[in-house]
Amino acid sequence: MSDTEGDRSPLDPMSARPLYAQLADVIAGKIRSGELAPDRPIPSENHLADEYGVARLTARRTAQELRERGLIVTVRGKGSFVVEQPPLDVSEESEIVD
Amino acid sequence: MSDTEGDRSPLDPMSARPLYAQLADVIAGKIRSGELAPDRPIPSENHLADEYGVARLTARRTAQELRERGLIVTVRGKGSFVVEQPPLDVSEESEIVD
Amino acid sequence: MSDTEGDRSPLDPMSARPLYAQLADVIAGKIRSGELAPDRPIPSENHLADEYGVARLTARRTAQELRERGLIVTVRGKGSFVVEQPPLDVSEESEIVD
Amino acid sequence: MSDTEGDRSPLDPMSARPLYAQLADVIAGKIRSGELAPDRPIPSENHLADEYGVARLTARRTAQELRERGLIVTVRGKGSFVVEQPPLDVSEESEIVD
DNA sequence: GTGGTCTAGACCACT
DNA sequence: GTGGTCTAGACCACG
Repeated sequence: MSDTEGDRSPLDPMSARPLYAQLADVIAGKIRSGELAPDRPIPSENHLADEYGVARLTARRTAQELRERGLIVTVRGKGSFVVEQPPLDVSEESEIVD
Repeated sequence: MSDTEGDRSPLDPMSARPLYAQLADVIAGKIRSGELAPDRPIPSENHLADEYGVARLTARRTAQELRERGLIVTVRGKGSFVVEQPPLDVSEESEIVD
Repeated sequence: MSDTEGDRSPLDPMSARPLYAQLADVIAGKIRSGELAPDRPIPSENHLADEYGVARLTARRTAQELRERGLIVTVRGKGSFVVEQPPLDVSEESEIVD
Repeated sequence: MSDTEGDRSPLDPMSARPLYAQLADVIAGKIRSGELAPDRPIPSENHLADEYGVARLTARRTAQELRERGLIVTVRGKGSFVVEQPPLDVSEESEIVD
């Protein structure tokens, strides 16, 4: 293939799937592939918004989606971090924002 | 009814032409006359519905009609915008929301 | 006290408790008191926003809060409805938006 | 002051007067001169930080200073606004966010 | 006419 | 410099 093609966004605004869900899929893929490693932060909400050309609220909604999937935990003022292992049970967590 | 009352709406509910098409004609006229300029937003669906006394769904159908005529493009969460130059042919358009 | 005092909103924008949580408390009180009965709709998001002088997004966040507390269920295009009885278990629900 | 260099910032980091107070003085001057009119918003915290080359927190502290001087009121999610008439006494104010 | 998604940008709390 | 809350207002999907 060429290295000059202009296709650069995995998000399709015309899709029936909401942008936040599409973006959550992208990040989830990077988590499962190991590109985003356990205990390491995912890009900040502002960074995601800039990088993928969405509003900050959409990036925030993406983080909410990933929390609900159990893939990240979010710490106020610090960031959102990849969880160690996809949890089977959430009865141990504490102080996780929602 | 009388023929002297102050009703001055350009829309005729009794016409065989659908209301959405009549309203699309009105907006199209304002676009071609320059009253609605290229790259500028047309009134919102709610605004059109209020201003012309039609249902929201009719205003929505009007926007769809104008998109199909190639006169506007619609951006989710932003509004509908007058295209730069009224196209002569619509057989080439793609990726316009519908 | 007098019967002429002008205090009319139970919400305090200066409080450290978020507006959406304060509003959720107000609605929850009306549910528990029976003012909002089981299987009956709570006021729409737009109505809540108008009545309590908050943005629609804040009213939406209130509904999310009430869903998380298990006090309402939300149906797209219909509204949000008071649940029959505060559930002890949520393993039976289906098609509840979030 | 000197003479020919292009540095034209009204703030002096070497001064014993805190930066936030210096910046508050600058904004207060614009309010009293009418450059910032009553009921109109002052520049956002981000804007002030960029324009005067200070940290976001310094801009925030500036706004707090101006609130304490009774020159602005701050509305969450909207901005900070110049008050109608600069008060001569601040011993009566209440319910101003801080 | 409801709730759902989205844009844009503000201030707030915390690290 | 992060995430959290909030305002304002747009279009979308559904009943």
